Formats: sequence, structure tokens, C-alpha cells
Amino acid sequence: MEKTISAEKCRNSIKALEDAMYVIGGKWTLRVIIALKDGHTRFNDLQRTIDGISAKVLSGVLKDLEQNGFVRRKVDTGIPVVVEYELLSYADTLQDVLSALVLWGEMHREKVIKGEEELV
Amino acid sequence: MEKTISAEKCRNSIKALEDAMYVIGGKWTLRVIIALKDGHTRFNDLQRTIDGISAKVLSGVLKDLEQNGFVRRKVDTGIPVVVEYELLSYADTLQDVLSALVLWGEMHREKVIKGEEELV
DNA sequence: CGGGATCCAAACGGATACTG
DNA sequence: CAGTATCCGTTTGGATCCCG
Repeated sequence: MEKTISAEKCRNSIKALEDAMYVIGGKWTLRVIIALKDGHTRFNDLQRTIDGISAKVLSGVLKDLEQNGFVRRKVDTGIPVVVEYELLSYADTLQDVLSALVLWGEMHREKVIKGEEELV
Repeated sequence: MEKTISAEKCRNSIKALEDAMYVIGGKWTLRVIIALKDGHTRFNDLQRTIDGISAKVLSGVLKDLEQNGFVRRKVDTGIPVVVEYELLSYADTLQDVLSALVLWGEMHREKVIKGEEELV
């Protein structure tokens, strides 16, 4: 019986993991969030900031982010029209994920560098 | 000057983040690691365990994991030949990333469910 | 059992042009 | 500026067969 419960917990964790990866695991998703966090709110500004992203892809990512509650698309219908992407507070919930990933990435890089040195 | 340093730190964080996502951000990577953690060591066992993965993809993921130091491919050349994938201790370094992702995934799911209820 | 080789359809994504 | 539409090469990945 214990085993069943534990196995179900495991399955739930996997499901949660998949959910998380589905939402934020895209190639550009976190990059866009960080750029928004960094204060870049306009479409072309974002594209200039995020090296290598195309307009089509950026457009898609922003739509996903909007749908997932990370971002609000704010349109100021003046002249000229100004569109801004505003990062919502829900994005803050990613803080732990982000820092864990950054920390691990830094650690992994050091390991890779050391591994390369040993090959010399 | 302060600004330059901070901007560089930010760029480094982004690079670390990209490194991390490059290594573990694949659609199946973490799933395979978890299955290995769960004690599944054989190729076909892994494929049966990880729902939806094809042999080709699993093969590719395992090679990547091996190259990144997560896994060791152990071949017992007896009769019959037995191939086992052994999870190395380096995989433990992912613990924080994993739990952060699981936690966030669970939280996000609850939010999504609540959001749907409001639409009723 | 543990894969590699091949074929093929679908998805991805870049470049360019175009629109309001 | 903020995108969308179209075209089109590249990549991905499933299905299947095959081999040691």
C-alpha cells in the first residue's frame, strides 16, 4: 500500500514537471521573460535585446506568455499607437526555478571547462 | 561602472540559463533521468516506462546524457549481452532544479484549474 | 534485447515582403 | 512600430524493417 502511494506521488511529480517544462521549457520563453524583467517592454526592443530571435517566434512566445498569465499586452491607442508588454506579478513565482537553473548552469559550465582542460 | 558590472552579471546569468536549458531543457531529458532514478536501467524497460518515447529519441537522449556525465553505459558481454544505463552522482546536482520545477508545476496547475472554474 | 538505417510526414523556423 | 502572410529549407520524430 505504501508503495502505491509513493508511486502515485512520483507520477504526480512527473506530471508537474512536464507541466512546468511545457510552459517554460521552450527555447526562448525564459529569455523573453528575463528581457521583460530587464525593462524592455516594446516588441522591437525585445527583438533587439534577445539575440537571434525572429519576429515570428517572438510573436508566438509573447502570445503564449499572455495566455499563461505572465504578461499583459497593453495597447495605448494614441498617435502613434504604442504597444507594451507588461510583466505581471505571476512571473515572480518563477524566481526559484530561475535561480536554480542559473546556479546549475554556472556549476555545469565550470565542470565542462575543467573537463576540457584535462584533455590538453 | 556599476551598471556595466551589473549588466555583465546579467549576461552571465542568461548564458548560464541557456547552458542549463540546452542540457536539460529537451522534451524528454528530465523524464529519462527520473526514470533512471526510479531504478529502470535497461533500454527497453526505459522505453516502456517513459510513455510516448520512441527508440530513436530515447537512444539520442541517452547519448546526450552520457556525454554530459549524467549516465554511464555499462555493457556486460556475457550471454546474453546485458546493457545497463547507470545514473552517475552528477545527476544529483540537479536536485534543486528538479524540485523547483516540480513545485512550480504543481502550483501552476492549481492556478490553471482555478482559472477554469471561474469560466463556468 | 539494444539499438541503427531508412523513409516519410509534420513541425519549426528563417527570410522577405507587406500592412495598418 | 508591431506585427502578419507567404515561401521554403531544415529539423524532428514516428513507423517500420533490420541486424548482431
